[in-house]
Parts: sequence; structure tokens; C-alpha cells
Amino acid sequence: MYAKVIVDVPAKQTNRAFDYEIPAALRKWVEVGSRVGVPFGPRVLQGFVVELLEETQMDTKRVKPIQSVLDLVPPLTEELVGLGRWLSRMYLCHEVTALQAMLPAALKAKYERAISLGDESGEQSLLDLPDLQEIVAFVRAKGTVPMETLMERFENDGSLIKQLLSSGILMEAQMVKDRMTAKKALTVFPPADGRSLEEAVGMLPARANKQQDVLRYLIEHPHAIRLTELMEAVQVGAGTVKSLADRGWIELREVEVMRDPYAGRSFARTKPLPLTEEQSSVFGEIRSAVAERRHEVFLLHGVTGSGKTEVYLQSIQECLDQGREAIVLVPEISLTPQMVERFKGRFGDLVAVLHSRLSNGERYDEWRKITRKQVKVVIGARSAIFAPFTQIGLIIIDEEHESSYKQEESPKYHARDVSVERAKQHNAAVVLGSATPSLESIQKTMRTGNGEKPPYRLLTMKERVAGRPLPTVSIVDMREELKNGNRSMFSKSLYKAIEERLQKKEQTVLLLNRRGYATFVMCRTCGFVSTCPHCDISLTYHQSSRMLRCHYCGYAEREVKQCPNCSSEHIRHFGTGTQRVEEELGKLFPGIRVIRMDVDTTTEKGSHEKWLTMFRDKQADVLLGTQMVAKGLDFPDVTLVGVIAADTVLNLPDFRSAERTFQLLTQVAGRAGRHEKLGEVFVQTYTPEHYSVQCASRHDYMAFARHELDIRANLDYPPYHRLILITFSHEEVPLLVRSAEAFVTRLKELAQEQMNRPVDLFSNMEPSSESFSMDVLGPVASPISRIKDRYRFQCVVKYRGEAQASELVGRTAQWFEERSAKEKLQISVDVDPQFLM
DNA sequence: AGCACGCCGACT
DNA sequence: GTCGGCGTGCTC
Repeated sequence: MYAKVIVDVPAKQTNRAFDYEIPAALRKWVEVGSRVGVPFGPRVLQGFVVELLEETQMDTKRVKPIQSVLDLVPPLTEELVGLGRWLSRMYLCHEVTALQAMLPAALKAKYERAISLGDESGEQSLLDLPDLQEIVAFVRAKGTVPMETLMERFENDGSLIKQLLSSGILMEAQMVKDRMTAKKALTVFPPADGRSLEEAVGMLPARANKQQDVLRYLIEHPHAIRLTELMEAVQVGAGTVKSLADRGWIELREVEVMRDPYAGRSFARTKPLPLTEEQSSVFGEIRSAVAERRHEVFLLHGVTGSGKTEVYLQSIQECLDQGREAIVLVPEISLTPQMVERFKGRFGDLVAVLHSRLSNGERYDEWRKITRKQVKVVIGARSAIFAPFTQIGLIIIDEEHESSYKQEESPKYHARDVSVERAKQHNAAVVLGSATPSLESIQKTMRTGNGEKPPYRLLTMKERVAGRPLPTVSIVDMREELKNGNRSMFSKSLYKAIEERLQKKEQTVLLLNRRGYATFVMCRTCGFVSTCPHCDISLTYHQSSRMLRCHYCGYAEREVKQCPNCSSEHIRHFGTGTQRVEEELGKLFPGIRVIRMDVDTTTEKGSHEKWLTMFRDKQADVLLGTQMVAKGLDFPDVTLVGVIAADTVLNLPDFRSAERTFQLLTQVAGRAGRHEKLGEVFVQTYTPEHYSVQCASRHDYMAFARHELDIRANLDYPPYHRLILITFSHEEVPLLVRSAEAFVTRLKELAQEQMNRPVDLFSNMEPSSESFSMDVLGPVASPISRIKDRYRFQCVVKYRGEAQASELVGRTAQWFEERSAKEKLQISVDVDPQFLM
């Protein structure tokens, strides 16, 4: 038997399967998906088996044998191995990178070089050197010594050791090890027949009280027990138990244990709640797809507080009743203990939780519960989409519009797209839930001109549970405030509203809408922001050159001192900090208790949780923060939400800025008045007439979506066209520019070849035409123009039609890497980027 | 990614 | 004449 193995070297030249022989002894352990140690050149590497082969016409002389199998159960299923290939093609990464991404970090290979004594009959003359004698003596005493220890012990450049190795006096062996091992605990086993324990009590010396206690305890509780628990229960030391084991009365062994992050916490079991009419009609649709084992993608558009989670829970129950498994993805930020509690409460020990706050060991153990079939439901952040289940019936993606479902490192996958791909393989249903669905998803629920069935099905929940109304949203025009002489960051109405809550002892959430590094320039009198005449996005201010620049096409203009629109001189560079808001709050409302949540205050582990608990316990009047306060919070006493400046996201140089603004405003407004008390929302803005602000204030998602889709269609942006972002980096700009331009030229050449006809790539693409079309923008300097002393340039490929473009870009990238490898040029490709920066 | 092989400058 | 620079190519 032979195996095709992908080795752990993420490089162009090794991005293929290598053939290995499977030794007879390992035959029954090696399967597709096994992790193996294989000799590769002079070393031993970790690899993944992707195919099994019978003895065929292959060149058997050149194959080496697999050295070891690293897991008892293959960590990947055949389906996941196939998914790895799909990922590598779709997102243009090395296959091993894709496979690695599907495993917990604990299974990342660790390589160890061990030195042992070799053939001492070698060149004995070498041993005349005292230094060498010393080393050999050290190795002889130890048996095997890790290379690192030897290097440390004999401070040396390693040349002596190298000499000994090449002469054969010392030998080197390489091993593949796990970064993390299963945790072990000493466990006490009583002998199989209870009788001998009784016997033992009599045979012990009368004064061996403690040992007798232990035995009596074990007679009463005749099952295996952890040593630490036994010591606790009988109040004895480890020595007492050990001596019993030495006499052979009991057995003491190391047993693998699971680290349970939720150990000692009990979750109150909950029963399914009665569903509203809307909920049950939505549930009915999902249930029938699950029951019929039909692959279908549902987009569940439910307003904030409409009870989506209960629908998820009951749908999962249906899936479990079918004997199948379910995956639930949640944005990292909202994977709070409350969220976990709801799932553990309903499904108990059948749930595994995967999130980034777990230690590597904890995550590994949660993950092993899946491979061991101990759980049926996984709830987790992005990477939980790779849970190694074999019978998936349902995949749920909550808050599907969240950009955190896109991984920023290679493989730059989008969990939403991966979920659909996996669901197809399993004939499973997918539920994408959101109060503000992404335009990509909503567009997929719509009928296209050619009358085909749309790929996704839209389900809607318009009402909050228990008939609670959505909060009223007031738009505050900050230009008016300025005219009336209010230069503070709080409008009169927001100020009054906060004051009122302080008196009524109700709580306020304040959102400072700030993201990214890009600063934009705006007129404070009329709200005018300079935009690019070709791209319809706002220009970014570059401090160094004092220029306004477009990041998509490179257009630039001089910084303005006077507003081109109204001639006002109140031009401001935006980018306000939460600290400043906090200070001003303190001045306006002496004694106000504010909890500030931003990147500065939430880096520490568990701090995020701590602040929210404090706020819940009413130890503060105001929760002030960035985007993170907008998501999923549910506090009964919050009756006021204020958005300090809605425009900061709106004016980012990104075609998705209107979408992000609408989402953020809708989500944060959803935080108010979720319980008995009514909610009120104030949105401060310099562009009150903007449709994203207007639609959010009316809670009108569909109106927003229609308007925005129109704009996207006209400007050839997603979801009608797809994008690929290619970033080049190098220490020197001229070389970088030349290379990036060469790349673009080559890509266009290939595209023309492919289309087999001369194509004017820059002609307007007719949205109605059937064929593949493509446009390349740039190269231009990246918005972050230098990182770690490397300059960055980027270009954007816009295309429509099948995945040909990503294949073309892949081929161009390969060509590029071949010719520029030595120049230390780096290239990074992002298919369907979330941010063009 | 590593590592060996191989073809041209500055030294005993 | 040799030691060593890192360009090129391979790893089942």
C-alpha cells in the first residue's frame, strides 16, 4: 500500500502530494486524513495523507516509508481533506496551509532533533580532542540528548557536534512531536474483585490507619477515582496511596483526562419555549429541510430581539432527533458565557464550545470530544466551521453579516462560504441569521432576470417577541448644533436624554463609531467630504504629503483649507478617541460612572466579560465603547442608546462603508428597550440625509438593501461583481512598482488569452452580458503604505462570471513568484476581501 | 522551508 | 592553487 502525503512545507515547490510506502505494521492506522511523520529529504516532517493507493505502476524505487502515525484516530475526515483542496483553490493558498487551518493549534508539528551515540569505531582520532571527548561522554551518560540541550551545554557554533555527527560517532534522529499532549492524571483503580480489598484491610498493620481508611473508601466506592480526588475525600497524602499501590492492593495509572473549561458549572436545563407565529412558520421551513435531508440555504432576516436563538435551538433539536450533528457559528465577540449557557442549558454535555479565550489545551480537548463522537453540537467562532463531524444536518451562522467570519490570514476563507460548501457535501441545511443581512446574502435570495430559482431562501421575522416595540430613533443634525453654538460632542437632545436617565437610574449605552487608521477630512459646517470622482468613495488624508488620495484608483488632490461646497473654514480631520468622550462626560455630568470599553481596556483576558458584568450589576450609568458595545448585549435597564458620530465609518474609503454604518446603527439601536421599559436612540450625524442613517432610523432594512444594491450594481461592486485584492510588498518602491505593473500586465495577457479574443479590459462591463468579464484597478499604494519597513502596493481585480478569475490570478501569482523569488518580493492574494486596506 | 550542489572572487 | 560566497534546484 502507498499513500499520497502533503508535507508540512508551505512553499510553491512542495505544494503537491508526495508518495510514500505504508509499512505493514502501520497499515491499519493509516487512512485518508491521518497525520503522519515522513522522511523528506534529510529531515522528518509532519504530513497529511490525502489518498491511499494500491501497488500500481508508480515508481516504487524512489518512495520512502512512512515513519510514524501521529494520532490514534485521523484528525481529518475524508470530507475535510477534500475541503482542504477546495479551500486552497478557492482562496489561493498552499494545500497544507488549508489543512493546518482546520486543526487546533495543539496539533501543529513540533520538530525535535535528538542526538545519541553512534558508531564508536569511527574516526577515533577525533576523540583525541578533549572538547570532543567531553561531548561524547555527556551523550553516553544521557543516552539521548535533544540537539538544543547539547548546543546550550557546550557553547559552541555546533561545528564540533557537526564533526562528530559526520564521522558517525554521534547519530542524529529527528522526531515529529505534538505541540500539546493530552493531559494525564494519576488515577486509582481498585482491583476487579472487591473481596481482595476486604482482605487487604485485615492484612495491613493495625496502626496503618490512613491506609485502611483509603481501602474502606474504595470498598464503598468501587470505581476508578482520580488520585487528587481520593486524597481530598479521605484526607490522606499521596504517599499513603502510593504505598498501597506498591503493595499491589490497588492500581495506580496515568489516565488521559479532558480539561473542561466549564468544569464545576452546572447549566440549568431549559425546555423549548413556545414560539410566536412568525417564529414557528420560520421554524417549520427549516425543520422540513432538515427532516427531508435537503441541502438548502436559508437567510433568516429577523429584527433585533425577534427571538432568532430560540429558532436555532429548536432547529438543532430537530437535527439531533435525526441522529445528525449541528454546527453553530457566532462572532467571537458575542460568544459570551450567557450565549454558551443557552446552548449548554438545552443540550447539556452534547455541546462542545470552541473560542479563542480557551487555552490551546482546552481547545484541543473540546475538539477531541468531536472526534470521539462525544458531542453532537459545536458552538464556536469562525474556525469551528471545520469541526470534524461526519453527519452534519444543520449549520447555523448567527450575525452572518459580521466581517469577522472572514479570516485575515491565509487561508483567507469566509466561514459563510465554507459552510455552504460543507453543507452541500452533507445534504445539510444552512441558516444564515441576521437583523442586517449582508448584501451578498440578500442578493442571493432575489430572483435574477433570467428567472432561475435564487440560491438562498429568505425567511423573515418582523416582530420582537412579546410584542415589544422597536425603539424610536431620532437623528440629530450636528451641523445645526454647530450653528447654534454647541461645539461639544454631545448634542442638546442627547445631553438631556442622558441627564434624564441619570435621574431615573436607568442606563445608557454610548457608541463611538470609530474604526481603522484612515482619517478623513470633513467640513463641520455643511458635512462635505471630498470623494474620488472615479470611485465614489471618500478620499483619505495623508499626513506626510498633505494630500487627499483615493485608495482604489490612485487619484489625488491637494488638501483643502476651505470647503469647496460652502467655503467654510471649519475643516476637520476626523478620528476621535473614547478617552476624550469619557473626559467630556465627566465634565458635563460630575460623578457620572462610566465604563469604557475599547481596545485599550479589553485586551486583558476576561476583561470584556468583567466590564459587562459590572454594567449589568448597575455599577455604572454609562457603557461607552466602540463597535463591541453594539453586538448582542441585552441589559434590561438600558433605555437609551447614543451614537456620538455616525459618520466616521460612513466616510471610510471603502465601498462597504454605507453597509457597515447601517448595520452598526441598527445593531446598536437594538440594544435599547429590550425588556419592559421603552427604548430611545439618538444618532448624531453630519449627514442626516444619508440613506443608511435614514433607513436605520426607520428600521427599514429592505429599503436600505434595495438602495445600496442599486448603487453597487451601477458601480460594478459586489455582490454583482467579485473582487480579488492583490498586495505586493518590498523594501524598495521602484522595484515594487515595476513588479506590480508587470503582474498586472501579465494578468491582462492571460485574461485575453483565456477569453480567446482581444478584450478591452477597461471598457464598461455590461451587467446583462452573460460572459466572463474582468477589470484590473491599480496598482496603487496601499492605504497602509508601509508595514515593517516594507512598502505596499495593491491592485484590485473586479470580475464577473465563474471562478475563472481566481484561477487566472492564481496562475499569474505563480508566474510572479517564480520570476521574483530571489528579490524577496512578497505577494498576497485575498479573494472576496472584506476590507480593501 | 532547509539543504546540497556548483560555479566565480580574495586569500595562505 | 584553495576557502567560501550564495544562486539553483530538489525533496517521494
